[in-house]
Amino acid sequence: MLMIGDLARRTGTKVNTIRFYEEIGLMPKAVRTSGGRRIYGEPQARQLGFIRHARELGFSVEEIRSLIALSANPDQDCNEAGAIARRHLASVEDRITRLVALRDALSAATRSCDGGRISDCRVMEAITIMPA
Amino acid sequence: MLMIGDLARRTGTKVNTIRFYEEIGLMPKAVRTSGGRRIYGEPQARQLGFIRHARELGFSVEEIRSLIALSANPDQDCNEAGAIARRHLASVEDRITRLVALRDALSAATRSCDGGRISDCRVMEAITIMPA
DNA sequence: CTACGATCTACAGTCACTGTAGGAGCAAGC
DNA sequence: GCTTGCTCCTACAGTGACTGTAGATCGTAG
Repeated sequence: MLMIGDLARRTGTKVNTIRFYEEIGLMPKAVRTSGGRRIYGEPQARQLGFIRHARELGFSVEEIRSLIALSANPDQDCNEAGAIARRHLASVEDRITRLVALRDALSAATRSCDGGRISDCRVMEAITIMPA
Repeated sequence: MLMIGDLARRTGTKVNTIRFYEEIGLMPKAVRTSGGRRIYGEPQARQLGFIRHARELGFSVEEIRSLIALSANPDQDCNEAGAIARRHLASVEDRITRLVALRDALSAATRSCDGGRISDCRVMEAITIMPA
């Protein structure tokens, strides 16, 4: 169905990254053509899509691995998935708080810069006074 | 004033990381005691605090380097600082959007998990349907 | 003076990729 | 049939931003 390059384009992943995911076991070993080339289908495309989303959103490879394992036998403990989600929820909320503060500081800083006087430039200060 | 360990505790940085910042030139070469130990004062503590904030908020070392250089001669081009800020503003806003969506999905997932039926667990789906 | 913790240098290891070298598969055009 | 040119292959080195470890030295409290 899909060559590795097609899959890469479809999911916005580098070819090397897909091979890397196979190597570390995040993606299953791909079926090969007689010529030795990896071929993929829809299930693999969906799994890779999931991995990319999760990575972009700050999940570590180990967390993704456990989520995939969990979904492989969904009759198993739901609490484990819930625990993973809860652990992330707190840190996601913290990141949102700090990013909103940064956004406000950055937009204020760019506004004062646009206005023009050099002495009005508060970019450094805006960033420096960010909450921890 | 401050030994490297004190500075580390005050800024929530690892001792090795402070030495690393000195090595790559993010922090100035520290003044040493006769015994060869690094000593720091308030300006260094503030600079390290700035670096940590900026790192946590997703600025790369190179960007931080340019911001520090900028603040060293603040009579210089304000537009450059503004450009750095603006470049970040867009990506910060994008990250906020996606994280808010993730937060909602995660909290929905944990709620349905708490409720208890295993078949109700939607953690994988919640994450998978995240917007790119 | 000795024991102990903090610091020193130097370097190897980690995580999650990313890039490169050198070779092979394969469809299209001559 | 042969060449051109693209995609793919393996294998491995490099990146960014740290983090950890080994072995030596400093400095102070008991």
